[in-house]
Amino acid sequence: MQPKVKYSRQRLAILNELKSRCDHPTADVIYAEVRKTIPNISLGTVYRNLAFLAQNGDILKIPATMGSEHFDGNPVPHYHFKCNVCGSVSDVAIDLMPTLTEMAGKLVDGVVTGHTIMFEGKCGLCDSTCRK
Amino acid sequence: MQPKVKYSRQRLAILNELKSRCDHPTADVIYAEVRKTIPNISLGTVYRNLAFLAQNGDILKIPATMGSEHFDGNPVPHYHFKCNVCGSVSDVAIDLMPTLTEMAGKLVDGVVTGHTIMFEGKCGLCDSTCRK
DNA sequence: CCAATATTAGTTATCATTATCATTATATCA
DNA sequence: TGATATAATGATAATGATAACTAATATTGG
Repeated sequence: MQPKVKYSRQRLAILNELKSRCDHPTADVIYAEVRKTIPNISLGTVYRNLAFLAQNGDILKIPATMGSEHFDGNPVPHYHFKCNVCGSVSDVAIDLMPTLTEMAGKLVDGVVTGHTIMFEGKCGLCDSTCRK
Repeated sequence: MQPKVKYSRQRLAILNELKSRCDHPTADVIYAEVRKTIPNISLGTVYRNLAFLAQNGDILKIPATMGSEHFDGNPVPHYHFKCNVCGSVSDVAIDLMPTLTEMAGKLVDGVVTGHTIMFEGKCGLCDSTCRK
């Protein structure tokens, strides 16, 4: 039998923080934010819980194009856009989820269970703020 | 003016190794292989040259879903499939390259310059060899 | 062949993430 | 409600991939 889960203050704070925002922060952004209410929370605890919550289906771990991992409070798979300048990640409202996985399944030797799409470019903010 | 490029023995060996194989190895696989002909080549040299060659458009750097970066001797952008069991990466012959980027461009605030798709699942080899 | 300089080998540093472990908090049940 | 079993934490050390540094070497145009 699996170990009983205990919902600690810090686990709930991390989940809550992620659910309450619509961007897709990295572990240390979450860390900085949660620290405002639980000042002595450990960075390890943040990583541990983000991994746990993703495993548990409460949140989404967004495969990073480079650098660090990003997390999404919305656990339903969807596509993302990453700004190559500031590194921010946002949602893209296109849904080809079952279609593309199916298409690939017919072409690949093996079993295709899903896919991710990461769009890239320059976000609106970085595009307008083109100093230099 | 830009510095003149010198094509060293090790740079050519790395490029050649990547061009001659149809899988998509990581830096240390390349390192192990090139070491057979240039035994004292440095791992740093492999990383440096893979970055250089990708920048130069000779090869493709495949954004890793997790763990380490993979490289592709084919510099023309295309889609990939990653086995969650053995970690191998292979090609997927679907091409939605301009279409999807365009679609996203209409939905995102900013400029979308491209995208990557990573399919995931279990490759044919790992699927048949399903011991335990 | 020589000189100018790009590139290398070897090493150390960095960064994100995991593991370790003694201590603390949580949930269960008497 | 309060004792108890154990999951979770905080602090820190360890890991793994990649980048940076530097003196020595190899490459290329003249």
